[in-house]
Amino acid sequence: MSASRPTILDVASRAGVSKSLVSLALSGSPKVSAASRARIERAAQELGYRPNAAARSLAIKKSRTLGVLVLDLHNPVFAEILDGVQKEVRGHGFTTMLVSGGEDPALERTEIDTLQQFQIEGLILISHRLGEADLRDIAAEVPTVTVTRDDITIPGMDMVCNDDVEGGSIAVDHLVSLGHQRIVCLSGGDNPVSHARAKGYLQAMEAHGLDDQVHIVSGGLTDTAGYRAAKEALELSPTALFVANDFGAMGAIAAVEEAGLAVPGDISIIGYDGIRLAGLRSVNLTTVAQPLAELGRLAATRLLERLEKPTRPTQHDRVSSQLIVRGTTGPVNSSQRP
Amino acid sequence: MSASRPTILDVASRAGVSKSLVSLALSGSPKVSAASRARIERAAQELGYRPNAAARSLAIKKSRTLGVLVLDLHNPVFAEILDGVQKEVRGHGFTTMLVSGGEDPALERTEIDTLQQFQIEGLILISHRLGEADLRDIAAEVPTVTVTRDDITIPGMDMVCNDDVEGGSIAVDHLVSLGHQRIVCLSGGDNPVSHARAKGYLQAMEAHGLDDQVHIVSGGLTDTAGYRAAKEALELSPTALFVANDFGAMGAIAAVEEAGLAVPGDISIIGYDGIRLAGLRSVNLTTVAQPLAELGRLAATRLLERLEKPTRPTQHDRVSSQLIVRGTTGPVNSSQRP
DNA sequence: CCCCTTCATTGGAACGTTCCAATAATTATG
DNA sequence: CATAATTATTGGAACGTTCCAATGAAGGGG
Repeated sequence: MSASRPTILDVASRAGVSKSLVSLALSGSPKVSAASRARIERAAQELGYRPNAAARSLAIKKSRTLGVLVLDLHNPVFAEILDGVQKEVRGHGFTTMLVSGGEDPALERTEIDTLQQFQIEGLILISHRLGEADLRDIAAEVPTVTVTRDDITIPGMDMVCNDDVEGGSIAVDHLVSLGHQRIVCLSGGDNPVSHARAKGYLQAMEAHGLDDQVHIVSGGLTDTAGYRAAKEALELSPTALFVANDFGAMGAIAAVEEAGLAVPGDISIIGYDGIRLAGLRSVNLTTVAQPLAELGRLAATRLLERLEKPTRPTQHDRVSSQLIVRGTTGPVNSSQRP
Repeated sequence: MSASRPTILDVASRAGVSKSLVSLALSGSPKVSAASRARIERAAQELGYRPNAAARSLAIKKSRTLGVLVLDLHNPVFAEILDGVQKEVRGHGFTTMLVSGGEDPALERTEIDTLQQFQIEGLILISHRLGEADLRDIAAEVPTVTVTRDDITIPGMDMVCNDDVEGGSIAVDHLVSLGHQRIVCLSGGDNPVSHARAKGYLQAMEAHGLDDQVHIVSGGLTDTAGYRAAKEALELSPTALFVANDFGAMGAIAAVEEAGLAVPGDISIIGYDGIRLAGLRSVNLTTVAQPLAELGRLAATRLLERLEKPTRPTQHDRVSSQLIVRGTTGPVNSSQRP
């Protein structure tokens, strides 16, 4: 709370050198004599000098800052992807600015606008609700990579995604291997990710010759939505439920138990996402886990690559999910065998 | 990805006016003629002009940016506090920069350093692991308010806290009202918050004349820690457990059920924090809920106040928690009555 | 001992804003 | 109608940094 922060000039006069030399020394240039360097560093230290990022950014015409937008900070999926991003970016000399749009497209747009005012050099969208027009505008102004959505393709915009179709199939394969046939899919509602997972379900059911058992109940991504959808699904007396996200699966478990049925004794439940939460002892959910941190890491890598080489062709990565068997799936109850 | 972003000068020449007038017009000054304003706005629009925050910050010697540090983005407690902060800050013309230190003091320090390079005007620490020395340095440089920790008092640094001692007592009162006496406290380990909650437990136990029943088992803040601590606590054959945080309580539930005991039939469990998760149908945890968003809102308010009036006396808010009764607590099992 | 190279250091311009004092244009006042 | 008062507009300085071209100080070779 001193009168005013010390500037490079204050450091210079205290060390008895010019501002230019201070700038050189502080950026680690080899052409500064050891003696000067020592004096400068001591002066900076004593004054508590901290470079002004705004001035720097203005002078070099670069911000050394990456913007990151997450759909919703409450959803642990995004926190885990973010971890991967941060780990990768750190050490490349970039700072990240994180904003959240709270699932509101308009807010997302203004938050990105704010990021742009800070002259971000690149942008990572960890899931978003933006339309094609907005996306196109944004990508035209700043190198962008999207994580978790791949329905809108824009030239120059890289995408890093989980293979949700494959993941949906993995879930079904697991249930079928346990003897299940009456498998109902509780979809996460009307969004590209949920659609892809439902598609994987469909494909696998057909591949197993279970076309006649296909039932998709549309829900949402919250636990309440999962709860409601499960109630509805119970009418179909399934032996297993594939819920398109872990949160929803937790709601579904509650609905099943409330109906007096045991998980997995009477009904097996498998989720999707692989959030840490699902591994908690009291939850212990079998799930199709996305490699969340890896998704984030890869997105950061792609962005950094593009900053290096702006002309490299648009890249589209698709990583596989992995089945994690825990306590909510088990062999079909023999009395239920059709 | 155009050659270079348009500046205020580009807008000026396109509108046929001086840069100064553009600046005036864009900041909404009343002394610009309607005609000029219209031309300027149109030009800015057409060029896709976006002000450069760095240049602005440099010129006005203010960043209009607030820094926010959260302990850990994975912990929903912090996401919920953050919501409150964002809501309050938005509309006051400030931008927030969010960083996370991942529970590592050294990383926290460097992240705050980064924030300072951006010339943040104020700082909100949503829980942290910093020592008194660091805290003192930081608070001396930038107006700071801490949320969730009140063990270190520094002049000029405002604090917004939950009354953890009171909260601990609320938990015990609830259990006692259900007839419980053998109540074990699973503490969240060696941190100021957990200590305060344990203290509240102690005080309430004494107030109810249950001094001889006091047992505190030290654990941690994760579900695994809660699980282990609960295992240990079961040796004491309690009728109820007060777990110092919701995550831990979820682990404790698993341990109890694994031991073949029913919650709340045999053992009641109450948590602390009030994370949304605890309200999920499949968890349904009785808990002492902190008003998380309110905590965040209040912190932002205090910071904004201090920016207005830097000399106002240091403020120390302490807000009350509220009992939320759900499904994990119930009357003591009559066969267990001592 | 002088000139050339190398190394260390420096002043000044530039970056894109805001703000102030000064000017130009317009309107009101006597 | 001249002048004062008001309104609209402008150029220039400043903010704190980086970078470049230029300068100064040494050291080495002939």
